[in-house]
Amino acid sequence: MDVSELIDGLNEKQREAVAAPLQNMLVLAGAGSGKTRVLVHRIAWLMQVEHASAYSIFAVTFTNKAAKEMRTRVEETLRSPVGGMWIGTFHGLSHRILRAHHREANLPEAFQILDTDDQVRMIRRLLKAMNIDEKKWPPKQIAWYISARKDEGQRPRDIQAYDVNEQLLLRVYTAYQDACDRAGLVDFAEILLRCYELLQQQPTLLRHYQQRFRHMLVDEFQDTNSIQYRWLKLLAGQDNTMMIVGDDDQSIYGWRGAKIENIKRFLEDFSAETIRLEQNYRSTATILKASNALIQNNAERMGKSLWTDGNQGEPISIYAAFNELDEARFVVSKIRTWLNGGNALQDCAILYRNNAQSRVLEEAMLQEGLKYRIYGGMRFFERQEIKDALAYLRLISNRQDDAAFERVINTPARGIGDKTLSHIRDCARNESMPLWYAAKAVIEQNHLAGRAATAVSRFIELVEQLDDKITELELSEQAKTTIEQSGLMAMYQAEKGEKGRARVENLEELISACGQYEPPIDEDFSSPLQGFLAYTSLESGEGQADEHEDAVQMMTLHSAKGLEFPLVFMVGVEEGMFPSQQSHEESGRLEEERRLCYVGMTRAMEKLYISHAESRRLYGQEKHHSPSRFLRELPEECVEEIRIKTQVSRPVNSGRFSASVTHAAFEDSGYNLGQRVLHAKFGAGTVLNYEGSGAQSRIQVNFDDVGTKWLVTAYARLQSF
DNA sequence: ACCATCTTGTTTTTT
DNA sequence: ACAAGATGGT
Repeated sequence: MDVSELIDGLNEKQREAVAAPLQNMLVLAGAGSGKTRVLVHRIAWLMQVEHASAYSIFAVTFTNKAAKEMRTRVEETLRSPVGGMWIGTFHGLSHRILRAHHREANLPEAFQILDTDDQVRMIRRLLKAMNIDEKKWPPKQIAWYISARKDEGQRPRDIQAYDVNEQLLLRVYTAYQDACDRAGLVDFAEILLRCYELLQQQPTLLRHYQQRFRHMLVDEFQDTNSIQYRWLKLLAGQDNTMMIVGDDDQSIYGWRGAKIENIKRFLEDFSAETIRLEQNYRSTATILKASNALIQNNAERMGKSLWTDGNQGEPISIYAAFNELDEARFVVSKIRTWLNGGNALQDCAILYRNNAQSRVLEEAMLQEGLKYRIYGGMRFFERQEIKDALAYLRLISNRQDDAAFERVINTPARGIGDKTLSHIRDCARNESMPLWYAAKAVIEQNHLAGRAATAVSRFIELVEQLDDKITELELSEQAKTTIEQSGLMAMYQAEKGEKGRARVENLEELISACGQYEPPIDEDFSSPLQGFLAYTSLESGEGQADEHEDAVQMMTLHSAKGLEFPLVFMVGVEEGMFPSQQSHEESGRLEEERRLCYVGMTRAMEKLYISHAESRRLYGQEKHHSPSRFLRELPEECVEEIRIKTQVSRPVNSGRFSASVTHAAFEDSGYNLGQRVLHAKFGAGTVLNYEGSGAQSRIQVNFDDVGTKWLVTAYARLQSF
């Protein structure tokens, strides 16, 4: 392959990064500046020009999707499959190292991964045993605390508890860690921390990996947390070179421990060179200008300004909706227009700050008959029925797995109630043994009443028989047998309604997922089942069906990162929503919200609509929000306001006053009121509803007299009296 | 064990 | 508003 192919078609800065000498480098890559391209070409360059072996390359991403894309594109570029190259997520790669050296890491061969839900359940059980009030100490918050400590690389012994509260948290952390260790369970944060400690404590092992991974590449570096940074630094050692790619302006995960300052730390710790990618190939000049202006309001920046040699494009349209229904109606009508212009549905996206906002939009889309797809939400492998089935499989592969035991001991109901269970739990605690063995012991010691004893023995027998029966089977047969014989299938078949039917389907889907699963060739699992179980925990299970269906894409601003769409709607851009209420309180959060806004805006390629509602039903209550401060930060020449202006001309106390409504606004917002400027006197018109008083009063007026059926809800803001 | 009624808490998400 | 979890009664 001709080397020039690798740099042809790249701009100067991209080329500089791809063809850089072997040194530590920071590529500050703005939105839409072609960072993945640079990473992929850099890998190819290393192999073609620097003659690096695939074995010496180590590339880290945050999501499986990104890892997969990188691998595919590297293989496309090199026009051959590459084996032996490590490309994966922080968790995936750490997990791989732990599997390979589970003994040195003090983990059983069949160790399993706890997801957030398992983690919370585990903590809830511990709190009960420790007699701690769940009300005062929500398990979720404790799980959060523990993960945060692990993200900082802190074990219980590293923590100074200064007050009673922290002492309690520390006690739970200790108990939790104990329970996990005994059960052979690791949570997500543990995977990273355990791997870090393993490498730190095993110099031979560390040297082995350091000597292997000469070329390290890291994507989305602004999202790394403390332990990830330390892990990378450890692996890099003195001799390896690392290219990190990131954008401080797109750091939106500070709330879960990401340290934006890791970029600056990297520059110092690794004496790295910086290359800026500022040419944007995605958005119109207008969108970029507005985005640049917005982000300039943040104080702590490395500095970067996106530019394009493309078109100016249309101005950003800002729509002031009366309420969230009006906002949804606006979005839908604009999508309709877009569609009529011969464009595709899948090319537009609606972005919102929180998931609850999707509801009204969904309803509007449904009403208008527009297909949509919502990102996020419940993942396949996190569904109740799937987790039940997986728990059986986990218990079969590792009897110590207390989390799995707790989950399935009485699912489906087999007459093992709370009393029997607490008996088993007590025994397990006193003897410090896994629940499984405690259950056996309790039976042997005849501590249980007849009926309970039979139930427990039947359960033990079931699991042991399944274990025997399935070892020789194919993975999908293993799953099938387990799901059927455990009684799970029957239980969900008996469940009535749409829900039950869906669950049965999901269980079948799980069996078929087992059939399609191919164990990774270069990773060593003791059995296909082991591999599959790890896969279910580390991969969200998305990315199959209806991905390519032509539908409007709806998602939160967070999940939009990395994506692009010709037409983008950002909705609910109001004070209190975005920036969110709570971001006001903590320091630094406001800048993160602004970055989130920047991320949202830079998703748009051709046209961007931003809307805010003057009133919105939130948690059952009517809230009035002013437009987001972010809107004021956009240069006037980049935006165009669409709004129905209401002006109050008389006191409202009487319930009769007039407002004027301009025609242009009506037409732009989808209302068609003809060619003339309309002066509607609310007092004289048909007032359908009137509520509130003072500065924020609501009037609903029917505009029947102009020949439309639109019901307009107007909010009158009174300046004086 | 199971159902009806209540209380409660609601940013963002990946692994 | 609304859903999930807790509580309490049969």
